[in-house]
Amino acid sequence: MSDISPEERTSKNFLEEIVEKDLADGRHTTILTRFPPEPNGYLHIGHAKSISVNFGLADTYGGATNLRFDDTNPITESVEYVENIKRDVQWLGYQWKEELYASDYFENLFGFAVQLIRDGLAYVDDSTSEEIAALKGTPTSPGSNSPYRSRTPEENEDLFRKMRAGEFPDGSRILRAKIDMASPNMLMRDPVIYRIKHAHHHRTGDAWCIYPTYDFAHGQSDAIEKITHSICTLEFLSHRELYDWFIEKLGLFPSKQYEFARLNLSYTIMSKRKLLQLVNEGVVDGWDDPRLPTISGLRRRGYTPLAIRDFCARIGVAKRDNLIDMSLLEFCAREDLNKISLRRMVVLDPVKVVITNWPEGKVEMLESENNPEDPATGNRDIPFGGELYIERDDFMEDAPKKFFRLSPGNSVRLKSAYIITCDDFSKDEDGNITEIRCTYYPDSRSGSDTSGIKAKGTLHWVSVPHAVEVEVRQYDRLFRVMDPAAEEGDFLDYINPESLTVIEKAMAEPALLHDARESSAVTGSISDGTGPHYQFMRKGYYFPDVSSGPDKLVYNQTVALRDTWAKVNK
RNA sequence: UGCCCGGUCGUCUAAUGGCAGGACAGCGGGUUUUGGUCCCGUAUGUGGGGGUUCGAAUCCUCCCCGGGCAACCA
Repeated sequence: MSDISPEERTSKNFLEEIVEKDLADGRHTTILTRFPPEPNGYLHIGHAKSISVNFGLADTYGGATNLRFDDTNPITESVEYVENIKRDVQWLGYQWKEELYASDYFENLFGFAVQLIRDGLAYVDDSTSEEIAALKGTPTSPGSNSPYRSRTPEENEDLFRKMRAGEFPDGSRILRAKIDMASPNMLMRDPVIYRIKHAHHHRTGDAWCIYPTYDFAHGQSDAIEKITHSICTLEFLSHRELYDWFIEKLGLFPSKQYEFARLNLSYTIMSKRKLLQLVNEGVVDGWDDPRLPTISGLRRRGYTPLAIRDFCARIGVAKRDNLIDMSLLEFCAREDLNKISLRRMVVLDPVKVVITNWPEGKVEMLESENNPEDPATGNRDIPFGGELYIERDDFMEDAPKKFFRLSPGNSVRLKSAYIITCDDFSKDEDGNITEIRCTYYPDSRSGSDTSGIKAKGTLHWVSVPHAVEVEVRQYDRLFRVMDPAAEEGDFLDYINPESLTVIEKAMAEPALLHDARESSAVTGSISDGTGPHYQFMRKGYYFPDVSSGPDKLVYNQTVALRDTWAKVNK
């Protein structure tokens, strides 16, 4: 499986250079990476970058990647998250070598802690968290030693075993590594490595009431698995010193940690805490709300795994902070969707056109391509008649020269049908157009046009008596500002109130209903997340929502088509 | 104002002492029965000063700017 990098990549990122050097030097003969999510939320596009980096690296150099859940904090973690994370990784198209859990190593980790205690490198501290914080110092001033720091190894081991046995309440004691309270690196100032939490764990149940911290679990888990390259994001950089310290003092396999800059995307947020807040407070519809940058949200919205992987390949991997333009993600979506989506005509904001010279009651079936980018998808039939819907903004009473759609006296091509000329129209008392009257040219039929008439514009349309009412959900950016996380105050104040617009009655060509019936007959559901992806012509790419069914068709706008007219118009 | 990391087109990302290149976004044009796709063209960048060198985005130095670090979160 080679990844979808559209431009021939001739240069390597810094991680690839490190791996190549390690392979060349004989430091490793093969590489093993890991993707280590904490099951306390859903995966987002930032995780997709991490997944792409870890699995991609292993793939490039013939190694493998473990999926390891970093489940050391039972309070916030759950099986639901585990299951959805696995689903998302698989959906993206990656296959892990082993499915593992930090909690698989709780017994090993306990042993490592005892080893440190016996070596005089860890001690039980009875201080309160406030006292510990006070003695920790600050980044600009050193800390000082805890009064419990000089306990004997015997006393420490006894107390630690009693901690495990459940003899002490939460928060009453902790186990700390004995390193250096004056270290310029705050993490080296006797970090907490075990804490008491009488909490039920989603995998180990009630077997434990003490749990290792991230720092004490992660590196050792890497070492146990013999991970060669442990890749994480920049905020863990200062943890590396500690990571190495534990591995050295415990004499374990020398896994090495490397850090890259996490993904930031414009007009959205990537913090799991904030995403959880949006979900819990009902600002959005759930973790898979199509406005969210979660993998499940993107999937529901109609993004494809290919588009997301292409995006990850294009953004690169480096160590500087970044804020990627959302338009790049949208570009990747369009690029894939253009190739695979079925073209259909849907009028989102209908206005009626009457063709005055059309034979009364006549219905003609016209053929149109399913996808001009892929002739193998064949054609479909579309009914045409004397009453049609067109898009309201495809008509202008007083049109400027550059407007090559419909206006009085002007002609347009109806896609895959006839050329029509607008003769007349009616308005209501508020000035809204209520009906447009046109004549058509019988010899201008698509594919056999002998009329010689040239129409500048082509419009999409739907026959009134055959129109299928569908619901269409249009999306805009979730936030009004480029970088919500960087703004002052509550990030909720920057939510875009118009991020979702529901069009309850859009008018669709009947093929959409036929597709839905066919697909539901096959899978039992028209939206099992595998498609079909549509292009509603001249509008955008759309994907059936999970709530869609043959009785009520609902479509999410994945991304709009590029619209150069909208730009000119501004 | 301590330690650590980082600063290349608007946004990302290459160039590893030898012509600053690519992508997205932008702009201009061509093709088109989707104002889509496709094709062609075009503008824009090495944070600043000093130094080393025949030659510096790259090495040294000072400064400036951004980020991280004081959870019993990960």
